[in-house]
Amino acid sequence: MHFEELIKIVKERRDNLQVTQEYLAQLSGVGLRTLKQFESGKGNPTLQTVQKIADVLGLEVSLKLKDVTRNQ
Amino acid sequence: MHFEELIKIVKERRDNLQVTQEYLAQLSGVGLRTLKQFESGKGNPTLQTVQKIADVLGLEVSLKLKDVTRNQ
DNA sequence: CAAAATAGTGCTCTTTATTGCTCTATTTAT
DNA sequence: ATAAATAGAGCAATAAAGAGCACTATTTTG
Repeated sequence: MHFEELIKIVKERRDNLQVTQEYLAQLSGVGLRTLKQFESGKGNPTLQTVQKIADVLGLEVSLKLKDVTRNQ
Repeated sequence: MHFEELIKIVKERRDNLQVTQEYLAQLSGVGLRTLKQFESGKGNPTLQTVQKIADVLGLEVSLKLKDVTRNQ
């Protein structure tokens, strides 16, 4: 999963939940500036930052063996 | 997936592949110090760092909806 | 057990992420 | 079309990550 995909998932999830960046920042404890940077693809957030955001959105960061079969 | 789990997965995968920290550092382009810190649970790596390491190990970072049913 | 290899840590410097503030751009609602 | 709300960006300070080096601790191997 590339960076852009991760961003897309966060943005989509946030939109679905109808939460603004501002409110998500508050809820997650991540600075608004940091969140803005992340969502606009400018950042290289730390794992902690990503996890804080993910937590609030009901998302989960995971690390798994890449599927080599490549379909499904 | 908590931080410790992510670390465990990296270490286990590296062990399985019989790659040393030193070699993984070289292959991934991540500094040896950084890798050591990460694996020993001392660090808070950036997403980029995690992805570099994951790539070499054939692992994938992903972000998905948390499963609320909680069992499998 | 001794030697060799691998992993972890203190010190330290450089780079960059995080953050707030302010302003601009874009999107949404009336 | 305007106003209001939301998102993106420049500037700047602070904190923390990335990194190398040298040393210690632990693990593995003969």
